[in-house]
Amino acid sequence: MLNKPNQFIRLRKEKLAKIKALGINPYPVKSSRTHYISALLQDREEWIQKAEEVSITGRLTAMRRQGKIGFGDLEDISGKIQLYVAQNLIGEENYELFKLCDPGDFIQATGKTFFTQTGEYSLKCNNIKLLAKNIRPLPAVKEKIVDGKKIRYDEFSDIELRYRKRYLDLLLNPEHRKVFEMRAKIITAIRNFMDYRGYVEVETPILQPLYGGANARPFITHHNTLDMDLYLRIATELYLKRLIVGGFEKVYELGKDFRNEGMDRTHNPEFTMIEFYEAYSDLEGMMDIAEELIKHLALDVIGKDTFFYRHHQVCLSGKWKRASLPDLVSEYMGQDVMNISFEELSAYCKNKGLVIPPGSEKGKLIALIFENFVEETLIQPTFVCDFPKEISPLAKAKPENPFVADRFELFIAGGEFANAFSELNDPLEQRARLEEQAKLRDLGIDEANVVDEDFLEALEYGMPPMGGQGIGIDRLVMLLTENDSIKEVILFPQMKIT
RNA sequence: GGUCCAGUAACUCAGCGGUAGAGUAUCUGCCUUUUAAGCAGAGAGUCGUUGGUUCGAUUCCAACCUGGAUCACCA
Repeated sequence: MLNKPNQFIRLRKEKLAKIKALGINPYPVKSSRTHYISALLQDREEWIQKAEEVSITGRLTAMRRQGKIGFGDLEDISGKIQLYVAQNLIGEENYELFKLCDPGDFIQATGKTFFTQTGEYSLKCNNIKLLAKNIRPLPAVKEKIVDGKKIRYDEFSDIELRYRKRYLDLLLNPEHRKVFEMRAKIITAIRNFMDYRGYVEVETPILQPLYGGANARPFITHHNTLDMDLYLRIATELYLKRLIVGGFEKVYELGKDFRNEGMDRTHNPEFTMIEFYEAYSDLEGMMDIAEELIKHLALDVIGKDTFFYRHHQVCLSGKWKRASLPDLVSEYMGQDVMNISFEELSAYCKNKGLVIPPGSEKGKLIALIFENFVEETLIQPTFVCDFPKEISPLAKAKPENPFVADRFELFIAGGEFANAFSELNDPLEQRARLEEQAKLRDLGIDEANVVDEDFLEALEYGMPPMGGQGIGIDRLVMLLTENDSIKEVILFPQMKIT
């Protein structure tokens, strides 16, 4: 009531002052740990027999004091163990310090392990050292184990708070920390997979004078010294292709892209993507890599092949299906889409309530029908080939059917997981395609590609035939960790300022 | 952007026209093998924000803010 910000912080600051008055530095430089807690938890009988004195460090997560003894739970990255602290063992002065400790403090405990009367394996402390005082109490979460199952009380579960104060979420909800540990393992495994295949990992500019490689609106920023606007990249594609022109044959980049668009369960303004390009490879090669990589991540990193994702049971084992986009759309419509006129198709779309963007031709309409009605039916992994060339400005046309591009997207659980094509390396054709895109921009399609003269010039020097592919990492992690919201797999998702 | 739901103590929630409650957490006291420790006592809230209706609003109404779900848009 008196002192803002709140009573708790005020009280803890008072404790802090008392600790200082005892001549103790609440934030010392030195700490020493002889063992991780997990090490003590193995071969418990042996530890007790050895009676070796150990020092462990970590955060105090609970305290149960009773007079001249007390118990505490100490947790480090590896595990948690109970501390037994008795005044007659650690001495009066040291016990005074213990009384001034709170859950949330970092401490170093020294002693030997033993079993308490109730059979709890614990550290019998002969010394406690404060490593860092907490002055803002952590939310009080308690847990109890019943029949081997952990019941948590007053779980820190407010979704908004979990995202805004992610450190608390990680601290108080171990299963959420686990998601990010899995994410790290997945990303490491992807790098190993690519490196093993002879790909070179590269880093290309995030700040770009022009953006390209995808259909999206960019973020714009400004460089003061150069006095020029720059764009945050929406894709790495055009720079990676320049590297293939430059003589690299296999490159990949795994990093953030930025798209200035709506946010929802599957879109965050900054997200992680891997793109890779391989000279002399083709669509077959790209499908093999996608299938092999994702199966590897599922089986070898996660350890299973079946996932429950977005209300669907998805099995990644077995040879993945392949389908042709026009065939799927024809099947959906009940008539051969290749033999329908633009006018008929247009009427069909309007009848279905689809909004037809200006400048659309037949390919765009077919894609619209696919996106709105067919995608969601592709639950088990499916490579969808033959995307209309019209919506694939950076992909080669298929020789036997120039209406479509030599391109596929991979769909799982109704969502897109990969996008790959035979990269267009005809500089004149590429120029013509980008100029088509420029016309769309003039019609108000903000997401259309811009003409990148430097990229076109690079192509004029010659680029080998190749396969290229992009895989969204966040969505892959969502699938593999069975999370339906992208915010659950991004540590600090974008939130409005409050 | 549309629609629906939510916002009350540090956490999890109840209440709903008469200016607030519980459990946990916190503080004080007792307690040398506890473990969601226990027992006794205490403190703690601009009831998301701003207006309106009313004698009186946390409660009803409106707008706004933040988040979630969903649709639209969008890779």
